[in-house]
Amino acid sequence: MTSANPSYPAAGPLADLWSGEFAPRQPLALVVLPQVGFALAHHPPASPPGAPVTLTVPASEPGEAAGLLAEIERRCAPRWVWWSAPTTAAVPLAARVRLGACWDLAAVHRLLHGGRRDDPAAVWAAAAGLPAPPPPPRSTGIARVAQGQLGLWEGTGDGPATGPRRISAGVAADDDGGGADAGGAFGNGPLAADGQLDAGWLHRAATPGEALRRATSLAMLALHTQDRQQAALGSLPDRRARPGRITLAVLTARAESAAELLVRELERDGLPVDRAVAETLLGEIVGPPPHTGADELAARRRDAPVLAHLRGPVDLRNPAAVRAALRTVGIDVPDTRSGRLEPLRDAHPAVAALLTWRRTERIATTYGHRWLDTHVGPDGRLRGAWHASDGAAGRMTAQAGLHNLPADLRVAVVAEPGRVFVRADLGQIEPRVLAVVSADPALAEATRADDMYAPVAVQLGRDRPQAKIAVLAAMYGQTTGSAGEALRRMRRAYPTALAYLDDADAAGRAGRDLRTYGGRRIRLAPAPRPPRGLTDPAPPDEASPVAGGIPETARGRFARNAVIQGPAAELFKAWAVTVRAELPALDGEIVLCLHDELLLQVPAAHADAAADLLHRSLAATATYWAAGSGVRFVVEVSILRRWSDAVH
DNA sequence: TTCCCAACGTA
DNA sequence: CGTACGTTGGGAAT
Repeated sequence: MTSANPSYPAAGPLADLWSGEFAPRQPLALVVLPQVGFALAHHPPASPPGAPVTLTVPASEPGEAAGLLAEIERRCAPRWVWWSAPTTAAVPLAARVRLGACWDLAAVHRLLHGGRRDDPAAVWAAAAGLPAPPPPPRSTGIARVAQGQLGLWEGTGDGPATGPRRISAGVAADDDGGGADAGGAFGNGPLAADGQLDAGWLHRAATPGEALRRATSLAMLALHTQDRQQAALGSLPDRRARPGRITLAVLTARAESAAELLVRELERDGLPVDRAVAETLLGEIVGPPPHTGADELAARRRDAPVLAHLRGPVDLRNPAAVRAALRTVGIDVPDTRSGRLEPLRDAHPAVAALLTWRRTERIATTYGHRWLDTHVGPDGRLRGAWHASDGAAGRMTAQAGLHNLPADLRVAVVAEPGRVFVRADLGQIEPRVLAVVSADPALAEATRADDMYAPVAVQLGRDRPQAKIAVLAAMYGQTTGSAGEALRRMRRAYPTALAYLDDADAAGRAGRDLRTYGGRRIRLAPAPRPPRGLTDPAPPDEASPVAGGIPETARGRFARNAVIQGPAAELFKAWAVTVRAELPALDGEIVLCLHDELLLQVPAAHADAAADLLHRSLAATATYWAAGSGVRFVVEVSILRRWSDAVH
């Protein structure tokens, strides 16, 4: 706790907050102005509708702000509502203050509406039923953050950064008074005449005090936006719905919001890597780290064994040149991929030499000494940027090689002294997810087995490998006809599951948008062009990833995959954030998320408790996520000193 | 400088 | 069987 003033909570503005009115997990909107303070808005159950209560809390030191937020977290346990985690949660994250439950308006907006854009103006417009506003101008660095996001205020107190600017019909009043508008009682300060959110309004405040007052308007607007998002999610179809049961889409929104916090923690804390082990390993594979230009040239001598088998100088890094060179020695291939060349390994010594060279070169260029220096900090943590929901299906993504680290390098991922890894891997998550989302009773029955391909094989009258291929062919759309008969039997044995997949396929071909089981919108229709501002050079490409020249069959496979991969990602994240919530009690942390695998680091003494937590969390998550489906999920948990000890 | 491709790593 | 994503070097387009 870094709060400088222990007497503060007893009096002052926050005293109202813990006077007994605040129910746990009640929404509490937060807008943070670093170096200034923060603004809060909440809606006491007793107060009349549309009359939120706001507070401003001055705190010039980030540590003081973080301490106060920690105190609110401890005493009120709210559901924090913010426009976006990267900006708003930066202060508590830097102070290692853990906030539990949140509602990330940007993340929920992407869930509800798809697409990539999630700046406050776009989020508000969608929640208010307004047309999408013109995209913020493209810029870079700090300017980009300040333009697109609320919660950063960089004013110095000696005047507005840009002069006060009237927008539209001059309704961007600086006070909180004003007439009715699309939003209701929160005042029209940040809203223009057309109801759109003016994202620059906060930053144009003349003084820190004025900025803090404006922040309360944005906190009220956040609260209102949350309300609308929750209503929209609550009205989505939910097969599990029962009176009094929260709909899955709302639960997904909560999990996706928490996942945004989780990835900020992953970025902050990184993955433990033993640098000495990594350097030794790299030395064996690619040689010593290059310190000089001469060393770089020496590295190119790795080419020699391959070139010895070919005529003349060949640029091995240029696939076209490699293909041409191979043709001169009698190897004629349409491309030079390893899968293509592997069968020809013995046809000419150049092929084997090339394949060996490729493997080494991959390590040297992508995961070599430079990668180590760039991404592993002095504290032995590998750090990269994360997205909590990315791409078509809303999977987590990570940079710096965190998601595509070659298996050979995993020996260098070593738990720190006194601590161990606890690794958990969801088994056969995709076919199990298919059983849930399609509500196929026969497939659900198969999930009762630890290895569900075994009962499927019995059902199909085929062996296990054939059964597995049939399931995968159904889920992802086969193009080569090797699974024909097995697939026909699959269709007869599991008609409900196959119909679900066929529907998705048809939607993909027709360009109809889909929703995942958890409510995420998958854009398949060509996006309408956003209104173009007069000065905007070109709007960023917001077209759906599968629009345009991609053939129908590919769009069908894409959609087929998205309705499985998407819900699998939603289940995974719901599980992960449940684990996260309980880990502080064990002094543990999540250090890696890998689509169906969680890697924890915990004190050795708590390893068994962490393993138990992973099992219990999955059971708890599946209970609501797969309610009524009869589908069983399985997780394999192991306790390890190094990641490579994992059984695969 | 920006964008696309080929190739290959992970799930 | 297929899908997803990140990273690299090379080359073409700008």
